[in-house]
Amino acid sequence: MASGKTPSSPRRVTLNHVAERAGVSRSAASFVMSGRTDQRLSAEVFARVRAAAEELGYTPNLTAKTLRTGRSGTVALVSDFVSTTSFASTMVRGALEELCQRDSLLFTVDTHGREELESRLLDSLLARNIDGVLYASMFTRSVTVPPVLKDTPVVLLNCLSDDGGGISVIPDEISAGEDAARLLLEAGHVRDIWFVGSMPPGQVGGTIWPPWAPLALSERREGIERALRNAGTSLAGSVVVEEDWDIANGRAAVAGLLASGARPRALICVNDAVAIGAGHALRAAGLRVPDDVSLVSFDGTPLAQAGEPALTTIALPHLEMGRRAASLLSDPDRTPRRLRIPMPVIPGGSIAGPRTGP
Amino acid sequence: MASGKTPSSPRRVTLNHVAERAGVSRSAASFVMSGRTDQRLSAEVFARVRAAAEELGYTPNLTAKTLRTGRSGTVALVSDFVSTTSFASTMVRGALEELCQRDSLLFTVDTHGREELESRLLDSLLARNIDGVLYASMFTRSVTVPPVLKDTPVVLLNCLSDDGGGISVIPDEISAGEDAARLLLEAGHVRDIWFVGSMPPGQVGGTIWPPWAPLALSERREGIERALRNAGTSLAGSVVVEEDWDIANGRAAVAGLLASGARPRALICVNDAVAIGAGHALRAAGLRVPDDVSLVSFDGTPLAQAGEPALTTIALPHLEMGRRAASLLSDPDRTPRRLRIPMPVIPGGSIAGPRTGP
DNA sequence: CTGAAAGCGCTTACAG
DNA sequence: CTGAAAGCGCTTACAG
Repeated sequence: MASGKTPSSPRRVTLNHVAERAGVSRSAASFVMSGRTDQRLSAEVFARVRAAAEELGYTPNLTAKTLRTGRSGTVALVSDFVSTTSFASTMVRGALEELCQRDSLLFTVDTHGREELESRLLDSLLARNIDGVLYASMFTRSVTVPPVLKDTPVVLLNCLSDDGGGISVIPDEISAGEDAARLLLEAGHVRDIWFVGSMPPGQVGGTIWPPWAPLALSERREGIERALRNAGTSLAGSVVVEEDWDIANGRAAVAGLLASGARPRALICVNDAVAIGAGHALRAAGLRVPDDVSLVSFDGTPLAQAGEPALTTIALPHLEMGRRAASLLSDPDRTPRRLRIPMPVIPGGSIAGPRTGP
Repeated sequence: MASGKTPSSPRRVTLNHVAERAGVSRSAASFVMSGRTDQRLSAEVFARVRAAAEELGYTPNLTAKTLRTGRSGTVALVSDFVSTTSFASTMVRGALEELCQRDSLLFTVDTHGREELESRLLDSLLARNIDGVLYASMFTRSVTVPPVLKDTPVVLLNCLSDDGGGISVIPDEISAGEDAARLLLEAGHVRDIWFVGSMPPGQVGGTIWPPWAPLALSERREGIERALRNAGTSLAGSVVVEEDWDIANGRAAVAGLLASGARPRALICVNDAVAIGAGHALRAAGLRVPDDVSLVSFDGTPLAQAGEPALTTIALPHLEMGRRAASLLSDPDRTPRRLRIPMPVIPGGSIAGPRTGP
């Protein structure tokens, strides 16, 4: 009662208040606040409006602006599991960095690969006038972009559209495969090089979502085989990893290989977890890394540092992918294309030359 | 020209269209669409409006609704690094699961601990009428909630407000510390139990953001020391880990301990990475885990599985924390309180009884 | 150079 | 039970 003028829920200050205070029309205030110089407003009006806005602590209501203009300054990352899984969350960081510079905000939703959920979330997002969609997948694969997005700018992040269209940002897995093979070749390996990570017969994906075939597998192998062929050699063989590419299954796969009597000199593992498991199996068999067997893997996860020695691994360029995808979202050029982002080699201590002798 | 009626940018269908088609007023259509039964509309009107909406494929414009009602059905996760760092991203998953059930969408922003960036992002979020904020930190610590949020529902996720107020959801680190000690006590350990992970003198945080003191360190130690005291014993000592709690520094710390002549029977490591490094140092010294030295750690990250044997670790309950925080955001009861979420033990093979003999 | 007016698509008292 | 009207806070032709 005493202090009087402080309402319990203080009305937000609007453009009306600013115009009133500055003694100009609402239009003039609007032009100043949105920085439009094409209206030939006097410098003095500019200054007055700016000052009034400052004094009143004006912040424009973006909901109103969105309703009027149809643009919200927001973007959605729609993915299967990206935003909530540690594996690929660095892509979110890249996207966020880029969007922050563009003053755009990011919605994140995970659909868990469920169509009805995806459809509901997309409706909800579209009803909020999002300006674009980053359609992402946790691992590189082919996807179907929902038709409801046909009038919205979309960039595919870590996936390819099954209709061959769209703008995609994916890792350059083929070159990564070549690099893996080249690292071994340069160390002097020619024979007894095995690949660890084939799918069991009849299986295309892992247990999380069996029908999703990872592009990484086919393309990494393609690169590996090409590089070996160019060097006049080839893989000694390929080891199946059951179920998922995790430590336990990697260990079992390599234990099986060794039990079969094979004597590998180098293993190219489909990912870091399998390579860690491979390391365990080798040690259990009395073999040392890299003296007896060299190891190289893919993904560049923190697991690679847990190996002893640290694994030489070829990293998924998640940060750069996220950045590029977000930046392409605001590119006016919408012609379908695929950007392959290079995968950097992260050197470890798991590669040495082949032992001479038996 | 032939097909005629398909405009290139098809106007979204609005409530007006629905009302017109159903032959009712806009109000009636609105009441039906928002499911308000308190207007005693006839069942027939309900059916007609529903049918019209269905036929036209009506989806309400939520921007308009937000402008009118002031509620947007969106929430923001504002954190230092949570949404883009693999370590704590599971909290996002928990929040998302809960929000999805409430038909709420999530904005994620990372402030990198920079105040001016946080302030800009918060303004941008508030200008979009977000309904609430999950104010989160990557690791458990004390924070200052920005005053600009005073009129917005806030839940602190993995942090505590330095003014003692607010609603917080944090891991129960003290009990976790007790559990770690108890696991060793139950295995028969009484003496030569060391803690690995103290801060160097004069340092309160890691290198990412030095002034941020992790609550985990003080509370885990508190729990450990209490449990040991209750069992009539105490730590043999505490080992400083330089810089960050990573594998390399953990290895160096334990190598130093062994070089000093200490003969630990059990190590309680401040996190999994340090424990992995500890394992390397032990092996290098010819000591076996768990036969010669038992290991227990905290966090429950995938790294724990990379150990050989797998580490027994006490996990951060990130998923549950995210869920609870999101659920508290819509709780009308805003009285300040702290929820301590239990940290589950993830059994590994790194604990055994103390060796008898010297 | 400025100002009155329409309209983005909703919700919600209010009068009938 | 229904309908005409106001208004949320902006932007933007358009007339002066």
